[in-house]
Amino acid sequence: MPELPEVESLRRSLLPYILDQKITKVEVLLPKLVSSKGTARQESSEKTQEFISGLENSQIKKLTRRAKNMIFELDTGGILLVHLKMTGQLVFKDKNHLITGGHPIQDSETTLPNKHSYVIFHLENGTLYYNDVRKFGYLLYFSSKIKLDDEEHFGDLGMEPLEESFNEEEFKKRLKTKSGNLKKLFLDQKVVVGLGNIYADEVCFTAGVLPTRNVKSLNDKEIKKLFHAIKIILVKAVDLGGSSIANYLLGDGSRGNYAHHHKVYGRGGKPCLVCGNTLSVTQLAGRTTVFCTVCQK
DNA sequence: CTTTCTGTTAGAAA
DNA sequence: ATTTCTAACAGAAA
Repeated sequence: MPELPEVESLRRSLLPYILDQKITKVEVLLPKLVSSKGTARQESSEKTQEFISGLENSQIKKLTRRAKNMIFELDTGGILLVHLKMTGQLVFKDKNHLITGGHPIQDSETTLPNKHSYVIFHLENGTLYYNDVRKFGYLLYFSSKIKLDDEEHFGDLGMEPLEESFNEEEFKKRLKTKSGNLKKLFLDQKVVVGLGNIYADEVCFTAGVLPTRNVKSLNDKEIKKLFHAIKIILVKAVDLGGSSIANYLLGDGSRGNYAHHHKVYGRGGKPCLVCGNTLSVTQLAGRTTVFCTVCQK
């Protein structure tokens, strides 16, 4: 499910519960998820063994994020990389608490593991479940950070919008090297990371720029508005714990609330909340895209 | 019942 | 080189 705000919210919510915990045992119930990323994955017993033995008996020292990837850094120098893709979920359960994140499923608060729990990490004080209804996600083990860099896993990724280094000049510079429509630019992660279908549309609306616009046609004022919209929207979404649905919970038991702030996502055909004009729907870069032809130019 | 849609992205096809 | 399409899969909605 997650775009940057959801992954970041999940990271923050898990942090206090898993930091400094030792992984005592790892169960892999769907081996292809730990073998590689991409389509047509084959399960590999070698990879599975490497994954399990690499992680067992190590301690989680850091939990960080790059784009929509979650990165567990271990005391051994090893790295666990998790990408939730569409429906991945990391849920931590201990005797007293249950923290869920990612794409929620009906009974995740009461029953764990459930039929979609495919990788299970037993920690000293609880259990971390990786659930994934559509099985698109992946969990990869690297024996070192060097190894992770070598494989160029994050090769083409663009700027991190929540970092200090995300500045207007650099954003403009990178954007100017691109062509094609704005929606595509936001979805492909090469200039700026973290936007998905929801936030791409929300950013375009807030900036007052049509997602159909060719990047080449944007003037400096529009680029500035887009830059600020990205920052404002992502910061606010993280503040509110992300946009998920149903029983998405944060570490303190509160719920992600940004979905109530969506102006265009999921509202095609309904009146624009600002001007009342009927919101348009089209396909762009293969994804449903919603916008207001009055508020966006 | 069938068909369509869905928060992602790698890799193939064009 | 660059852009678009499809596959990976399951389930909810229409």
